[in-house]
Amino acid sequence: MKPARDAEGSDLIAILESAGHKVTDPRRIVARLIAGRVGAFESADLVTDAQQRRLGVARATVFRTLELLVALGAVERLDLPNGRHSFVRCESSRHHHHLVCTGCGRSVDLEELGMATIVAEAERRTGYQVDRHRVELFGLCPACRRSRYV
Amino acid sequence: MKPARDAEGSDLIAILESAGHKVTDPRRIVARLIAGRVGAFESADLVTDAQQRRLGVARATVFRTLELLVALGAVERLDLPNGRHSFVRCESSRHHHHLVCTGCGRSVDLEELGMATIVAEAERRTGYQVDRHRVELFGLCPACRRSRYV
DNA sequence: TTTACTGCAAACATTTTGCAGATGT
DNA sequence: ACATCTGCAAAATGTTTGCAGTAAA
Repeated sequence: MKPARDAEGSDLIAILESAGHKVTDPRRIVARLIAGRVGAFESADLVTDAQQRRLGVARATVFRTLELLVALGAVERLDLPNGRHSFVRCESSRHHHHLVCTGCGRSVDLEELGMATIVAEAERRTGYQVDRHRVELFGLCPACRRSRYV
Repeated sequence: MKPARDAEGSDLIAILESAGHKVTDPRRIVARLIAGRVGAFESADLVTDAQQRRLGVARATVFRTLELLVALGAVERLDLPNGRHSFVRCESSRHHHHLVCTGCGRSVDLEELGMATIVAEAERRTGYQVDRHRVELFGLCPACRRSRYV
């Protein structure tokens, strides 16, 4: 069963906490900003969110918190087709990939896509030993398809 | 049959030329620098190559040439596991993916990996319409495996 | 001869860092 | 108390741009 959407970002905070990091107000704020975003976002989005809402969180803190969350696997850094990079909240901490809507940026996690077969085939063909892969899928989400968005 | 390695970069030049771009000395130099690289390289690599060898090619020209080659599909921009971006020469202009050695950076093109199945599965699960994907595989090439490199 | 290209330096965007002071545990 | 964290501003990166001159077609 899918957990209810956590608009407070308390799940992110829980992840930080259980990894032994301090729970501070700035981190709570950044977590809430991330939780309040739909889909993929850029670091600059969080920075301007914080500035516009006068939350008093410094740019450096946004970056530092993101870095931490990426290291903990709670957020993943990815690269959009337009060449910009962005971040997405990961619903799962297991290995997975993202499918990102090129219309609204909404992202879904995909687990167990069957990459093992593809990786094995790549190894067979090349003699390389593959130990890591990155898969990013892009397209329109159902809502954006309906509204013919983009 | 596989073409011999083109250390002059003349195949890149041919691509530029046939796309209607002018063939200039700076572009020839950049093409040669790319051809002289093994595997993935960063823009800064080419810039310092050019500077150290006193080739008189400006940083901007390196970037502009790379941009052009990426647009023509002769080079692809990709993102390494370490978070840096780099470029790789594409052997094929068809849709393909790269498998990059995390030891030496050497890269091979992989065509027809069977992503269609995975894409279809992702669409079925999510209702998204996938129209683009990015797959990057990382691991050790045979030579680096043998030398236990990295 | 016309348009595309180049070098240069400055501008720009993005991310990182050093450090003194604040804060969680 | 003590280590971690924060804001700030500066620095470091990485990439793009404006422009006057140059060269390819």
